[in-house]
Amino acid sequence: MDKDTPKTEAGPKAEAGQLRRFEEALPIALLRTREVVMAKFRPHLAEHGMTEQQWRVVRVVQQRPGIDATALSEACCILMPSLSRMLKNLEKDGFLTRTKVEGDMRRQVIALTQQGNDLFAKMAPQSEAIYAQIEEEFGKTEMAALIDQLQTLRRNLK
Amino acid sequence: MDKDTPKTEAGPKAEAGQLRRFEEALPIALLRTREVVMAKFRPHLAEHGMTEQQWRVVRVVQQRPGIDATALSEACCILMPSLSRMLKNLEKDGFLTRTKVEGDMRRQVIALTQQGNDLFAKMAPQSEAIYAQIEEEFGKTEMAALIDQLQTLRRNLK
DNA sequence: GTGGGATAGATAACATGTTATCTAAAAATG
DNA sequence: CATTTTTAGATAACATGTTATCTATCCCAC
Repeated sequence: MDKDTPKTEAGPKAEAGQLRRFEEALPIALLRTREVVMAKFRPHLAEHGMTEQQWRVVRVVQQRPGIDATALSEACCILMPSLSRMLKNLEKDGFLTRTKVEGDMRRQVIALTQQGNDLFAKMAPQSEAIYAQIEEEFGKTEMAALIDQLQTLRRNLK
Repeated sequence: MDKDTPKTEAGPKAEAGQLRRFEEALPIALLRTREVVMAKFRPHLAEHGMTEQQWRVVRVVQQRPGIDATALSEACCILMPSLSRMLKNLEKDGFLTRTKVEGDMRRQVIALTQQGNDLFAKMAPQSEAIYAQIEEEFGKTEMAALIDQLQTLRRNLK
């Protein structure tokens, strides 16, 4: 082992019999891409004291006020245990309300408060602007095609 | 029946001032797709008591024994604070070793133990099989194209 | 050499991810 | 109806994600 071997790894082609090169695997490609995209949004989110997941919840509730927790979980791609904690905190912080449903005492419906709507109104335009910039950098057509391919993959695997 | 989404033909811009339909946004598309893909691997991972992230680490260290923590972090897409904890546990459980580097006492190099290599040898074939099945279900060509597009997006945004 | 910055990694604190389990209420079944 | 099963949501326990900070070392200009 010579000292000071930089990151120069073995080379683009791995040994036979090994797993495909890690960087070429689909799961890591999805992860890395998401990371690069989200990095564009993070300063904006931090500026408003929102986590990425909290902003997802606010967006969906804004679009679908009265949604119940189960549907929200599915829509946001956040599992119920995480969502339960988040809703408790978002309610405590005054961004949304949870209301028991008459006729099914298990369910609760969720809606934004005035404060929640204000937050959305403040954040949404800038969020859109960032998204538009990403579209421009990557190409609107290519981006639409990519989203379409992702959806197709999901359909084929489900 | 599903809770369904409003089936208005209106499209993403049904209401002025709203964000694009949440389901059409790229970040959520990447998240959902990753979720569907990883679901295929989860039973296999659980069977061997590995988390998804632990398996990522084992794979990369197997491919690049002697890698240091910083490079491993970048290769696995796991931030250092998470990786520090994971390495401590993986070392405690006997899967890998951390060795101080002669000549730079800040760095440490990481390698699999016999137990770590055995684990890799046991898991790798099945992991490959699952990946091959996903490729078959989606189409090998389409999958390669998708990975390529993801990489292009990354390059364009970076 | 020495002080100041840069780098590798660890730790803290809090939020979320994941699996398993729990409770209560609704639905289905007999 | 009573029993069972299913469903909605909450909680527990542990792993990881994220940002900020800390320590120790290295590097470099002076």
